[in-house]
Amino acid sequence: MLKEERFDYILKKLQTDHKVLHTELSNDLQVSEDTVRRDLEVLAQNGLLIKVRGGAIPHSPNPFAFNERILLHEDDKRAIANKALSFLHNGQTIIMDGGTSTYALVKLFPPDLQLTVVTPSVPIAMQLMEHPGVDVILTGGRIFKSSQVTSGLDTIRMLEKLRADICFMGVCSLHTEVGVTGPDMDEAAVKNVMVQSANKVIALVTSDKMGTAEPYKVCNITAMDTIITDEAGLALAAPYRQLGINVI
Amino acid sequence: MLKEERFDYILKKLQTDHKVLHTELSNDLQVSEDTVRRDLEVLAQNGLLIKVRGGAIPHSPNPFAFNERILLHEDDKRAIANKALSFLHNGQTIIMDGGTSTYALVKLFPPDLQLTVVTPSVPIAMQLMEHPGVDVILTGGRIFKSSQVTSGLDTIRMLEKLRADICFMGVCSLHTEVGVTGPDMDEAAVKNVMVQSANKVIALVTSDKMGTAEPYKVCNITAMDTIITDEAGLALAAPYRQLGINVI
DNA sequence: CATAATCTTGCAATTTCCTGCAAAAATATG
DNA sequence: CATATTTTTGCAGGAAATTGCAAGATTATG
Repeated sequence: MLKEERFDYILKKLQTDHKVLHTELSNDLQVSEDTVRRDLEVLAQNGLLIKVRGGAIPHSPNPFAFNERILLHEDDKRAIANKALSFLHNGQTIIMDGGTSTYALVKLFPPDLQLTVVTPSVPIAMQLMEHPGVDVILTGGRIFKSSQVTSGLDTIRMLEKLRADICFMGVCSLHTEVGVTGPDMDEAAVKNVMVQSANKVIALVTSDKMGTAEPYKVCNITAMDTIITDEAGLALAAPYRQLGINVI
Repeated sequence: MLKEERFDYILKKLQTDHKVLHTELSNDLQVSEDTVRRDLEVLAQNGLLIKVRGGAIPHSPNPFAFNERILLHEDDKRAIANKALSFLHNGQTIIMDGGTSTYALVKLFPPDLQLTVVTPSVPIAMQLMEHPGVDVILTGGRIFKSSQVTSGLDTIRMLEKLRADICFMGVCSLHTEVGVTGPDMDEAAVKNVMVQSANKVIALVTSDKMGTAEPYKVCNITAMDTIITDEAGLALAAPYRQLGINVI
């Protein structure tokens, strides 16, 4: 039995049953549960399913869908968001980029905070509508379903007119030489305008994104004033500090 | 039974019953009440429901009116939405105004429908993001928390550039002489532009709104091509028909 | 205020997960 | 063809998560 045959079987079963269990698969495929576990690991890394305790469930096309929001292990992100909170003060105007890290941040906004938040992210806008002290401005444009942000010329034009105190950027990839990069051209263009429209840019980034790069460039790494990450003590942070960037 | 399956079950039950009880869930899912309690705890932390003594209730995205209004006249709105569906065809560009009637309509979109929908409403955009065949364009601007729509100059400018096949308007008040009116100046201005940017205007309106008026004028009643209501047979509809408006 | 229901907390039993390791299989190399 | 290298697989243990239970605190209700 080839590994690929097992993959095939697992994905088919997932489609029909809407779940798979280690125990069942181990029995069906006549391999140990450890092998099943490793198979699911691979499939999960390729975004074909979601690992959960005891087995796996299908990957929903919507990253903010009910099931999945629960599964994003948000510990790191909550830690990052907590550090970011100290930068917020009443009366500021904030650009809040899309992404799960920034989403975690707005969820932690204290109830008495008074801000104006400009964002292209629909879930962030939705979340902040509940907050009595926050004025929400949504940038217009076509919605990217995968990341749930607006994008395009209209988005860019609204951001260009703006002068914000801080931009919180949910960065995709950081690299000391390549700079800030993302997987989509339009989104990268939008992020670029965000950086230019804010007095201070703070990147929220989990440590696994540091030192990586993607096809489309957002800006140079020196455009970042502060990088907030979960592993600021690592050697990983040193090169950024040498460039004069505050890494927390 | 995976934990995630329980989550799924709880959220589904919550959607249909508008409440869940520890005792019921414990029985349905064949786990102890403590486990149910812990499940509800997790779901509550992710903002998917509100824990209350004895069980949980759905999470209302904001303390203001929108989500409470969804439940108001639910049946009437679904009836109206069903009539509206017949106007939709693949390939059209639709302006979808905010409001609970239009929200009910997009919830009924058949899965194979192919449309471009332009809307100022955040909940409608959120809903349509899950629809594979619909391109969603969100108009930018400041968010009105009470009605969850964007408003202001940016919204108007994006709508002005547009030419849509149909505008579905969630009208606040209709009156044969005063015309279409609303309670807010900015929103009225936005609605006015919507009317001008569409070839055909269809008003979705519960019968209790007909013959009433509010402070700010949107447009003349003759700008409506069709009015869809729950009580089209009433004498209420006659004066509109005399003006050449199709009342269904 | 008394009673019953519900909630919180701590704990122990069970299951599942992760890590390192070694044997077996497959592949590459001389 | 023989040998070296890599990949895959199963196993053992300790770590971590899940679950149900019990005791005491809290809240609703007549």
